[in-house]
Amino acid sequence: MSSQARLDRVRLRRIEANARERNRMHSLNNALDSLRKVVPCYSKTQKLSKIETLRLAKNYICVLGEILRSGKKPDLLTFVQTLCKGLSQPTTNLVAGCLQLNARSFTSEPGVESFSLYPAYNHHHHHGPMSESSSVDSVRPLRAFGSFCGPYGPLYDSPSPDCPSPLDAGTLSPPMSFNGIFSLKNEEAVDYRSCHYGLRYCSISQGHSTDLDPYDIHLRDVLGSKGPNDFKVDGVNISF
DNA sequence: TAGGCCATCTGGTCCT
DNA sequence: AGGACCAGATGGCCTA
Repeated sequence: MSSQARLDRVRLRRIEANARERNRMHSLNNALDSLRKVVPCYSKTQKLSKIETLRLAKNYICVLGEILRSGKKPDLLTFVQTLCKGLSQPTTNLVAGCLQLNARSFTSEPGVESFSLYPAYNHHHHHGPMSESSSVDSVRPLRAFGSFCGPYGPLYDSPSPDCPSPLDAGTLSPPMSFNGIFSLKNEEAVDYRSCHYGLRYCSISQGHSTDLDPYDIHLRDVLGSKGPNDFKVDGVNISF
C-alpha cells in the first residue's frame, strides 16, 4: 500500500471514529434527557445542566433509599434539603420554585426548624422560576393541581391502572408553557388532572384576574398520595 | 466581557 | 485491527 493510500486510510478511519464518537455522545445525551424527565424537577425549556442533572438524580436516589429504609415520608424540609444537597444556587432555586419555597430558608440557615412557603413566580418582573429575585417582590400565588404519586407511589398506594408510570410514559411536558422570556409555546396536550403521575404548578388569579398562567416546570411527588401534607400560606394551598 | 455549558475533534488506552 | 471509552483542547453560544 502506498504511503498516500495509507494516509487516506488513516484519515478515513479518523472521520469514522469521529462519527462514532458523535453518536456515542448523542446517545449519552439522550440518556441524560431521560434522566431529566424522571428527576423531581423537569422543565423542557429550562433544562438542568448535565452535572446538575446527575447531582439531583443522586440526591433523589438518596431520598428514595431513605424512604425505603425508614418506610415513611420525610418532612418537606428534609425532603428539599436532601434534594438540593450540593446543587448550584440556580438549581436550588428551581427546586424551591417547584415546591414554592424560599430557597434561602433551607440553604443558608441549617438547623432552622421553620421555613417559609410563598409563591415564587412573579408574572411581571422576572424571567421564570430560575430567577432568585423572583421570590422577594410582588408575586402571584401558585397552585398545584392533579393528584400525584411518583414512581414509588405504590409503596404507599395502589397505582392507577389508567396511568402509566412516568418511567414508561413519553414526555410529561405540559400542554403549553412559558419559556424564559414568557413566550407562549404550543406543545402536545397532557391532562395532568387525570393522571396519578406528575404534578404541575401554575399560577392562579389573585382576585383581579381569572386567567391561568401555567408554566413549564413540573414536580413529581415521590412520597405517595395517601394523606398528603397540606400547607396553606397567604391563601396558597400546597399539597405535599 | 468573563464564566458556564455544550458539541466536536482528537489521540491515547483498553478490550475483543 | 477495529471499536468503545475517556479526557483534554477548542470554539461557539448564552447570560449576568
